Amino acid sequence: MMVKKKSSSGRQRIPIEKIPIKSHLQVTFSKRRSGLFKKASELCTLCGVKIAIIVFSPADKAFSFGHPEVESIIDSYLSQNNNTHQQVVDHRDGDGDGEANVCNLNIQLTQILSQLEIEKKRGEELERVRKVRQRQSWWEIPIDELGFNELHHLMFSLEDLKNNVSKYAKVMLVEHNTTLTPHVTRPGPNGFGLSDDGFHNKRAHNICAHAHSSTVSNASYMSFWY
Amino acid sequence: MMVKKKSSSGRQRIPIEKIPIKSHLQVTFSKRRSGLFKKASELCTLCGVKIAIIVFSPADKAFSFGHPEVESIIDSYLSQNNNTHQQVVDHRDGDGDGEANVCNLNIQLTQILSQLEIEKKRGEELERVRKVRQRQSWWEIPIDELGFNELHHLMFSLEDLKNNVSKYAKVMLVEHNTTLTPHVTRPGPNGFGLSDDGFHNKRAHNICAHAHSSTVSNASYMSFWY
DNA sequence: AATTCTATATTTAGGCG
DNA sequence: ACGCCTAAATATAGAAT
Repeated sequence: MMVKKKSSSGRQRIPIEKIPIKSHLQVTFSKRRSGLFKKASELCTLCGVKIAIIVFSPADKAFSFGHPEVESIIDSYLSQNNNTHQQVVDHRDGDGDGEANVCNLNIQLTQILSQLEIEKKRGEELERVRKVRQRQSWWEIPIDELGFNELHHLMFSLEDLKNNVSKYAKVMLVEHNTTLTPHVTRPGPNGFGLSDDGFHNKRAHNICAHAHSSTVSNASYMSFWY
Repeated sequence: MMVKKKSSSGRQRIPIEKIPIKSHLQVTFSKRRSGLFKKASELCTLCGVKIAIIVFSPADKAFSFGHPEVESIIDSYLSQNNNTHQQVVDHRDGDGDGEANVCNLNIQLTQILSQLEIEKKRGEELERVRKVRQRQSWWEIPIDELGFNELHHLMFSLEDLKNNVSKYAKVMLVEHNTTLTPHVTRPGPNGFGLSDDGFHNKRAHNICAHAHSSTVSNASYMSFWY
């Protein structure tokens, strides 16, 4: 029986929590940021609506997407904000203006409820975790009851496992040494060394073209501030 | 043999151009807007970055997503944009514009949200524990009654184990590497644990799961202005 | 207008160059 | 970091509630 090794384990599920490994975080940030902008761009086109997005990178660089353009949308947003809630800007305590505070509280409440919605969905993760824990019991299945093919698979997988572990061990070792190096060349403006210089490359001003590819025909704007 | 009629033709591909049918457009807008916000939320959490999104609906209502808060992000953005003089806007106090209060309210909100989150998780956990326990677990079936599919699941599980070990190795590196990381997420109580393989033959769909572990306290805000 | 369900279309984690 | 690749995880069109 031919056991074909998968060329890729495929997309892995990752927990939605801060990514601990810096390099991974950087890659994920990059990929997902463009994914987010793409989704925004599609929404703009499909529904003919205005959207502005501002994202500050881990290194605190500002990336933005805007259709038609960020600033005009910000203006609209701020003015609508002020028009609808005439006194939203004034939240000072003890000014005796109960109206403004009530209004503000309502806004906050709306925000909380929306957030709650998201958290509720996240809560579904718990069920998965539980199932995972239960599934640990497969270890208890007696090895000697497995057939030849099954044992073969297990062996193969374990071999793979072993290789992967040692492979990671090596990579980790390298990364370890590198990371611990106190003074890296080019500390960068913020003195963060490594993490920072990754962002400073020649692509600073031509990303707009890159990011739009073929999906956006209207005028959307993306810009990166350094 | 029951030939089950497809209850749905499934997701159809649609051209990325303005949707002509108004009702469709409205539904799509609604779905995709929430999808966009969800993506943004994940990006915030995964990479610990700040994001603000403003969307004007077809009816010109403003929907916004902000982590930590739309206006502060807009301020940051605008100040970087216009910033030729290192002019840093101080939102704290003394200018009488009420920003300080917004800030404080948000801090309080953040705390409330954290509590809500914890409570919510706790509550849902309990309900799910009950639900999950009613289910018969496949691994309790005697090994000799397992068919190919079940054994296939074993393989998947093993692979998951492998991945978990790899992950564990990485986490260990981080732990070893950083004295600033006192609490490291470990795969599970018994060691590595197994990931959910999705149990493919059953309801693997609609598990819109978002892992979000213990620590949190990041507050994102969404608001809808009418 | 928002949600649910099902069957597909997309996105993206991880590995590499 | 960017681009490409694969396979698995998600998102979502269409229909119905």
